[in-house]
Amino acid sequence: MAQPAYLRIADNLRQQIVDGRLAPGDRVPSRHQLAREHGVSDRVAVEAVRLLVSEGYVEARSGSGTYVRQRPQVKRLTRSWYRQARGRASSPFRADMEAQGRTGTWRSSSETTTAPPAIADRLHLTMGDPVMRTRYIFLADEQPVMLSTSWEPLELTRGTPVMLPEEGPYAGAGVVARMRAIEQTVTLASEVVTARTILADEADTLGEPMGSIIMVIQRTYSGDRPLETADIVVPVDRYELAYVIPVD
Amino acid sequence: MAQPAYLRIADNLRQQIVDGRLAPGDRVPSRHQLAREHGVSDRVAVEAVRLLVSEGYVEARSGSGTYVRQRPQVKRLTRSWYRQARGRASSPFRADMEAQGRTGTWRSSSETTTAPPAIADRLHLTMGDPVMRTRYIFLADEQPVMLSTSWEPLELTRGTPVMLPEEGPYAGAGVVARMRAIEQTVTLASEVVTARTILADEADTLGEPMGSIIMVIQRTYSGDRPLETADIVVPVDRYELAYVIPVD
DNA sequence: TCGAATTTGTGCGTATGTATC
DNA sequence: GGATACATACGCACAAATTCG
Repeated sequence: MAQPAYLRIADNLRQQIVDGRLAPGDRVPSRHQLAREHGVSDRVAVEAVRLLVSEGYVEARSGSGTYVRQRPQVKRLTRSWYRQARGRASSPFRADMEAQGRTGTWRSSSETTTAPPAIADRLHLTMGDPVMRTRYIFLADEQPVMLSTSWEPLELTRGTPVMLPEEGPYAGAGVVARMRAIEQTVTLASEVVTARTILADEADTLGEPMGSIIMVIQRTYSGDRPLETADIVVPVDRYELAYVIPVD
Repeated sequence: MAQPAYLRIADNLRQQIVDGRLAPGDRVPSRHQLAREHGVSDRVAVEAVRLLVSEGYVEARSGSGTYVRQRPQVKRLTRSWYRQARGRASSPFRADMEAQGRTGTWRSSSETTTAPPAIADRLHLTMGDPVMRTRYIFLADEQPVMLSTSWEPLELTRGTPVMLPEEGPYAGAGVVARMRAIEQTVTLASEVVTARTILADEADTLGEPMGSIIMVIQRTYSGDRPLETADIVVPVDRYELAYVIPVD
């Protein structure tokens, strides 16, 4: 037997998916059907389908069936700053979405808390210092596509109109504009990029399957000192990150 | 049974690994032992260990046993350009390694070929145009840590001393210096970052386990036109990418 | 050098649990 | 509530790699 049975079945299905005989959203034949069609046991069909799940071709919904995933087109997120003259767009995210002909919006909630060690380090604070933490869910055409958690030192913003990032006169204006409003000039954004598998709650809010890969951007805005830092969660099947670096 | 048995066993082992009761290099109990200890079947222990392997906690050596992996410390790759005055270091990679107190070297091999569609697009060529393709294996202290495949348009370099990137007077000098030698000025580096799971041959040369995650940097050096493009493969358990972006 | 024991990898037939429709 | 589908578990078998006497 040159090919194991479960690989043969997987190849068969993969072929049907890539050449369109099985379209996104279609239900893949159930294990019983697959097993009978190929004259093998249930267990072999399980392994075949498991392989396709791990490859991201299909998504298994318990009790319902296994469905062909539609791979969203990968869009580009421009991470450089002197990019577009931002025009009407009041935020980097909205500008990126406008460039793609989509409407970018977000939901957020803020609360005061204390800085965990990693965040204290990034903001040049001491662990336990008070910070404003804001969680964002970014939506493109109403669909959640990106997550972010932002931290700002309360010693900077307490008592000012920009203390709550998404309320008051500067709501939705972006970090740079808000900081300028309290006489802090942002001169630098540092972005540290890593990647990992998605967490359960992230998968849940983003509608991504478990096991999918996300990139994490640790972004820090600085002037004379770090002013804000954020962890931005970006699913790789939705976005790629574009950086432009001047040479010399 | 709230938790499936294989998850319970995996959690148990993972806990022992993170709190040090199982140290890097230690052998994890064999699946027979695990099955007996937890009162489950052989097959369940297999699934538990398979999960830990896919998470990168352990490494299974067929015929020998399953061992706790030591996670290399994550190092930072500085992707900005006006970073360090590069000093003696003749290349970005070597400079990064020197900054970490390690010696950076590489192996490479070049060959002429024709541009596949994606590469032609990045170099503003037509599919099938002749290009010089060079594959690199980057070593830190003799250990393979990074891969790269570079493409250059042969219409630019053919007949010049820099046609072969790693031979002749400009061997190892880096793309910017080599292009300057043929009167081409690099003014911009564009880097598009994505991530995916590692491929079998990549895992093999990098000594990474299958299933681990890598970032891919599609880097293009441009002047008046695209001069060189490369796919750089970076394992996330070894490196994070740092970009610095001027604001305003 | 050889072979036996151990260990992981893989394949598969079957049974039961549980979510969905 | 019943039928269907996926998830998990058990038991068995054998191949390949490794270890060690």
